[in-house]
Amino acid sequence: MTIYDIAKACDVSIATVSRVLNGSTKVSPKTREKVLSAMNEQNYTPNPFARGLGLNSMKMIGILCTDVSDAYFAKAVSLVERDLRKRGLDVILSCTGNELSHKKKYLQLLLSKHVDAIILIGSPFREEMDNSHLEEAAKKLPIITINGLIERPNIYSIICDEKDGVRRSVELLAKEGHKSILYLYDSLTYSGKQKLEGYHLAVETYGLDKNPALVQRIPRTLTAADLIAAENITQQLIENKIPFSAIIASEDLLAIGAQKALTAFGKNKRKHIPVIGCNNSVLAECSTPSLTSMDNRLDVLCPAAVETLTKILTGDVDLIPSKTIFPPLLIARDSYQPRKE
Amino acid sequence: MTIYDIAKACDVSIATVSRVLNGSTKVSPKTREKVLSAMNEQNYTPNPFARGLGLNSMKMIGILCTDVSDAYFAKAVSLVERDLRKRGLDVILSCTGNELSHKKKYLQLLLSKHVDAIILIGSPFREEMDNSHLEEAAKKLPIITINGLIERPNIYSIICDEKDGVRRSVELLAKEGHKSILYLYDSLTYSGKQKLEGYHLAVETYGLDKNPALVQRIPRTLTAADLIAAENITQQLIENKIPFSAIIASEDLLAIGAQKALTAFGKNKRKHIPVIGCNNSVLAECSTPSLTSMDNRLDVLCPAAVETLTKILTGDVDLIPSKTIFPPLLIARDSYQPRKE
DNA sequence: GTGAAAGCGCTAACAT
DNA sequence: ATGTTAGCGCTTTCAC
Repeated sequence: MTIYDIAKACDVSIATVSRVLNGSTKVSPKTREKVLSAMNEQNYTPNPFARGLGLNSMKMIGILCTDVSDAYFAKAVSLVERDLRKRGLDVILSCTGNELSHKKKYLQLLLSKHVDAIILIGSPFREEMDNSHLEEAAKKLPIITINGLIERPNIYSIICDEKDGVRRSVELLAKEGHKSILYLYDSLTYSGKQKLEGYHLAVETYGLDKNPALVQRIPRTLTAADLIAAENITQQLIENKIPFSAIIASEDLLAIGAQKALTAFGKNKRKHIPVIGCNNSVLAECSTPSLTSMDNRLDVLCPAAVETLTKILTGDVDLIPSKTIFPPLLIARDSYQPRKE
Repeated sequence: MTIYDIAKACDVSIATVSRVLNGSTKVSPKTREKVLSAMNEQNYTPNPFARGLGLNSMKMIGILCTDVSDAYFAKAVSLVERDLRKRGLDVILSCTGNELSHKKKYLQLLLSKHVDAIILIGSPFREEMDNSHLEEAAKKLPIITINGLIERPNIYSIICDEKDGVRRSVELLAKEGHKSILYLYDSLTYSGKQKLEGYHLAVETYGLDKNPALVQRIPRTLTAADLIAAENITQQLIENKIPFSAIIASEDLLAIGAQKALTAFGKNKRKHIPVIGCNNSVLAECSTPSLTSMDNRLDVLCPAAVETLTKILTGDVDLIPSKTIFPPLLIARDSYQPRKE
């Protein structure tokens, strides 16, 4: 079933069929109708390869992310995919893992597939890392980053102001009298750095305890091992009598681990130690007590990313914001209820 | 940069270039070398559309799943994607949601994109549901289902024997003296039915309590709401004095909800009520106490699915098993430790 | 408004 | 072992 068959059936040329296929106005309503119904009857679908050859596009967007099995990335992929599909764009998914060489390789692969654009999910690309491959790629097609910032031509960043989010969380705690706040984090991606800076900023502003033991890094594996690691570290800090009266973690998983340590020590019974996570994943709900968490608004970032992408693909690139920033949202649950003002 | 440029640069014909591109043996090592290095220098990549046009394939596999934001599906997608990519196959991801009309539509979309095969993840397609669209699609390309069973030509199912898994879990509990075992489930997909049957089977075998209140269905939303629902139902059962001494749930999320209810009532303190979940997701680790869970071996099913797919795509279809079944694995954690024999 | 025809970059059958 | 050439199904000038 090709354009030729339809043309023959309608007694018109393939050019005309192609025109109705592409919604050209230069077709009489009558012919259009005839062709359309023929297509319907024979239930014809245009060959995407042939189309791609001519247009050099298959209406496909490449999604690059470190690992969809991570709840956070999975949610983002899900939201982005849904919105892209609404606009008739398909999604090629490519999970790179954490190795830079893989990231480069998969980026090349995506480029060689002639995708129309690339969406980078999460902030797998650390600032200190070599981003030249992205810069290079951006010369060929637009790149959108979701919650990662790369300021280069033809790269558009949709981000959540997590720095301010963490800063405000610490602020809330500080205003309630907490002086020593434990901060657990996993990685120094763009997002990770922002959060850490937010913590430091508030510590500075409110003159909080600067004991270096209060800032703990837990190597990220994106598995339950991170939880255990956070639990162990928190346990050690308690055993070593490092004083702290509240905990903030850059990831729900870490926060939950910390909370487990608290629970194990019965600390949570004697004196309530607030715990705040980030990402507001399902995990937050699963923890006991349920975890207060900073939502970084994937539900807003992802549609915004697709929106921006659509504008780029269809419209005037000069009118597109290169950076779009949304505020985070603190979702209060049992592990910490901000005192009402 | 086309095959013509390379041909010119090497002073050979495009056919020769095409041959080295496709690894034909009928090229002298010398010419091959010349062409290869020219490709490298000019850093040429073949146009996938032109290639697709000729071969009617772009080496792309469609993945159909209800929702990647669900941890279980996400893990499967992740595992499948990785293995497919290893073999040079790309992945078009398509999330359908739960509406049948969407499933049909997205399946058609995938077909119209001329993917080489389709992998169905999870068992979103209920048995009682109309599967004719899949049957129809299978006439055009091979379909692999992961943890879903459809017995039709050109549809290959890779499944985990969850029925036996649940049966054995109930058996373990029965042998330890439990008579009334609460079973929480969410959906009646293929997988859901299998588990439920496993429960009933063991109840029958061991003459356990058949009180219908012990089998509770919680409408599935795949969100934290399911957890709350499970918690509420368990709470009600306790309040209504429905006797049960152990809980099994078809999903970790539900098990965790149930466990929360137990914890809230302090039941877990007085008398330890074993809780067993299914899927062995990260959630299991996050719960307190950590959740014993039946792992349905995505880590094995997914590679097996890709393996089967590869065989189909390259080899003799007659030698491919239409059904491949793996045993599940009970991962013991704090919520239930099977008594050693 | 419509048709004829020239590509798009590649594969594969057929020659040599 | 290598070259020639006819498609693959569509888009897009360019005529009419």
